[in-house]
Amino acid sequence: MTLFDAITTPLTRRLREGLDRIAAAMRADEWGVAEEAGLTPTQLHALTFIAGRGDAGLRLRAVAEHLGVTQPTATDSIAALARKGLVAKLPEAQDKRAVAIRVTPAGCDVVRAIGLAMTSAERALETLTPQEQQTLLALVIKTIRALQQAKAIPPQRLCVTCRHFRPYAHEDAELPHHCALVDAAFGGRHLRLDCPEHDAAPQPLLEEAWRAFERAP
Amino acid sequence: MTLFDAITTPLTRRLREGLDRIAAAMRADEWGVAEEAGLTPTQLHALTFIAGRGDAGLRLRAVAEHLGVTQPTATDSIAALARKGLVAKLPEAQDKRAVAIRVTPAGCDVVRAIGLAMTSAERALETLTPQEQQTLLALVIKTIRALQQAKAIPPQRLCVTCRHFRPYAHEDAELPHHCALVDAAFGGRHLRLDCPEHDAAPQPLLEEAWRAFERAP
DNA sequence: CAAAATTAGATAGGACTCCTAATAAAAATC
DNA sequence: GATTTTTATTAGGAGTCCTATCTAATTTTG
Repeated sequence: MTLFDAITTPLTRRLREGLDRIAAAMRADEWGVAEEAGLTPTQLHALTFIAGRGDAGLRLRAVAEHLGVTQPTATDSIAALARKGLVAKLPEAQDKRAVAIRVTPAGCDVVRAIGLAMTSAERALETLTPQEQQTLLALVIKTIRALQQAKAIPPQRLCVTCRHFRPYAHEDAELPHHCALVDAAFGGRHLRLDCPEHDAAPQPLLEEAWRAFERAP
Repeated sequence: MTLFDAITTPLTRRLREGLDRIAAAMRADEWGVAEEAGLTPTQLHALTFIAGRGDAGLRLRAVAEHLGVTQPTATDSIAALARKGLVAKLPEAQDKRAVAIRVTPAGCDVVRAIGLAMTSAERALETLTPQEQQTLLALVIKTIRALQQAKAIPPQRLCVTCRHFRPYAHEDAELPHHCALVDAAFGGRHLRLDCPEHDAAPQPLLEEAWRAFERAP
């Protein structure tokens, strides 16, 4: 126990505050990006989320959970997007209570246009070395997984929770992992946070893979 | 250039999205914490910021920049806090246009009560090993510094931009750094993001210290 | 020094966020 | 078949957050 252990706030507290500072910058960024498309940051988040999983049509509840807001708030935002013609709400055949929210062609255009924008957060992250970026990615993934396990956020489509993920299957230090779906090797810098092909691994398999991933060489 | 380099989105993009997911969890957290004090997340941020630098009294503009919002929005939030009796707006002697915003005793109580709350983000960060936490801290600091240099956020009171910071002044791998103000050694895990004693280093000195910090052993 | 430009903050107006509480309908459970 | 749960909407209200505009005080300039 050193002097500084006594006088500084806990490390996790400082980490949260630091992430908060970065988040503040990202939020300010988002106003700039969103406004070009005539949207608000919340609408932008909702729209990109819906576009990213557009195939099947999304439930309102899923959007609410992803945004981390209540259902009525999600109703508001989706209504705003629908008014602007960027998403459509179709009735679901199986469940007559539910709606299937899908992105419209106009919505797709907006998402594509926005996807190219480079935020100041990304520029800041580019100042890190490739090695540092990869390290940060691994730490972010671990944190997200912990949040997911604590049910603070809904399940994410992470490589590390996927049925097809084979951690450290190869000797190659550059590309140690393997994706059984595309049957190809990949590296830590390629790990995805939201893979369209994600297929949740069953619990026992998942835990085994996670342990293998954690005790990185 | 491997297969995965071609099919994954850029690493910085994924990093931003990952940080966004963590930020979403933190925002949801904040509603819980803030509501116990009868506040909103924005008011909570403003209040803790004001309390953290209460000595001199803050300008409205400083609050706006810290929150990453426009000045009228800050006026709104400060007015709400003033209505609740948690901050006070005093006229400034030197500049009759300006106000000095200070936290009241009641505001101090609220800040103290809130400071003890443990968010799910912090619990998630606790699942990282101490070494990982320290690594993450260093990466967060580098990112914040980059954001600061890009003027995406206002100057922060980081150890690494302080006049009293001596990076790697000691052989001890555990406590390599030195703070000339308290004249004591400290480690990477102690680096602060918002030190009350911060005194901005002049440009040339700052750059030299930063280079020394970056080429970590 | 006086006119012009800048700066600090407040105000007005409006869209949207975001909550809780209450409602309605469909689906699941017992 | 009668609850209970789930899905989504509506109503009401405080607050966020923007742009644009305004006033007053300070600083800069000619």
